[in-house]
Amino acid sequence: MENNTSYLDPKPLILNELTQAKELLKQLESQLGAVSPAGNLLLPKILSSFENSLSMLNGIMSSEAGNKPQTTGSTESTRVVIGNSRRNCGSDLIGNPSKKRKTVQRWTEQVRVCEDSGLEGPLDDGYGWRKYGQKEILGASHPRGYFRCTHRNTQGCSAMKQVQRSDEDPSMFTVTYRGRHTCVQAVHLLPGQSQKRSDQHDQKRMKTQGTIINFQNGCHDKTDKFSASQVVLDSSSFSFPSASIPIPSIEKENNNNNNNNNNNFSSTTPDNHFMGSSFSSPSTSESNSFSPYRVNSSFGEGQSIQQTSEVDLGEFTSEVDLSELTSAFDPTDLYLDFDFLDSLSFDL
DNA sequence: ACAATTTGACCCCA
DNA sequence: TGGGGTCAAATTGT
Repeated sequence: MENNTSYLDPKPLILNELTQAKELLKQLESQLGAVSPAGNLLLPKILSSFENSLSMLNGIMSSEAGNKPQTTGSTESTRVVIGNSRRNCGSDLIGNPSKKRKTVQRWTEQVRVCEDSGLEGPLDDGYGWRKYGQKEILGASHPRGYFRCTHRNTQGCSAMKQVQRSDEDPSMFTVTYRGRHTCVQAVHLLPGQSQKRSDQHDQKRMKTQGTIINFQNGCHDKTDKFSASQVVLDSSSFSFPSASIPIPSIEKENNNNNNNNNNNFSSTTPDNHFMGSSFSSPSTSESNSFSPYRVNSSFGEGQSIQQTSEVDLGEFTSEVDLSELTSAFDPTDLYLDFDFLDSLSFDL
């Protein structure tokens, strides 16, 4: 928190630049969009990305002004980060009869899903998840779902995730990942490779409109986080079942960095999962009040993802705007996005 | 029949 | 002590 604004705060400048870029895009849209189908398709997405990034930046700035913790400008995200503040001092839960919580890497994503798009849940991360619990959370109008890797028993994979629908924006889901995948399915996920894990996956495809990733640093001290570098990405694609958005490529890159306590994240920082070029939803499904887990077919408009992760001291947040989705997508978009991300990384 | 989900109870910890 | 996380039996789905 305090480590990001010790000198000149670049946020106002960033805000200004984003606003300017947004306006220019609007102009471009009006001129190019009229004659180019591609323009009609891409420009709204790009615009949406700018809007999202502006919104996030505003949220960050306002929250800083208010001296309250926040991660992405979303009201939901403030709860997200709570994460490892509590306990996590115990032994490994996996393989240990003790019910003490384990100290695991943890990061959160916020996923926006357009209700009328037919989607019921956040992005699929290509992993198989099995729901093991659901609980009403105090102060939240929607229950939180608890998932663990399908291969927990067979391969001892300790990856878990929690999914909760946002109170204020029902189309937004907060997904918190805990632990990394050690199962074969994770190993087989190649960088940038679309996860064709299952037949169901093929039907769960979507096109993202834009991606905004917020790389934030944090300290164990809850009051000492949110120095961050924010990256704005262009589009990427998803297909998802349950809420999870790992990025296989990143995951592999960081597999050997379990104890990575870097405070400055790059695009490859989030240790374990992070957005892949596409997501497919596994078997998880949510019941009644909150049905984010079972996702079918393609995405509709207005989907976005915000991600916040904590890796020991670090915290990572990103947002992916999935609005204006169309039936097809080009996986290469994602790579462009991340290259873009690398080049745009800056501290907030 | 097997796998996945639901859901109430239990446990841990701030 | 109570909220959050997990367990596990019952239920539901394939």
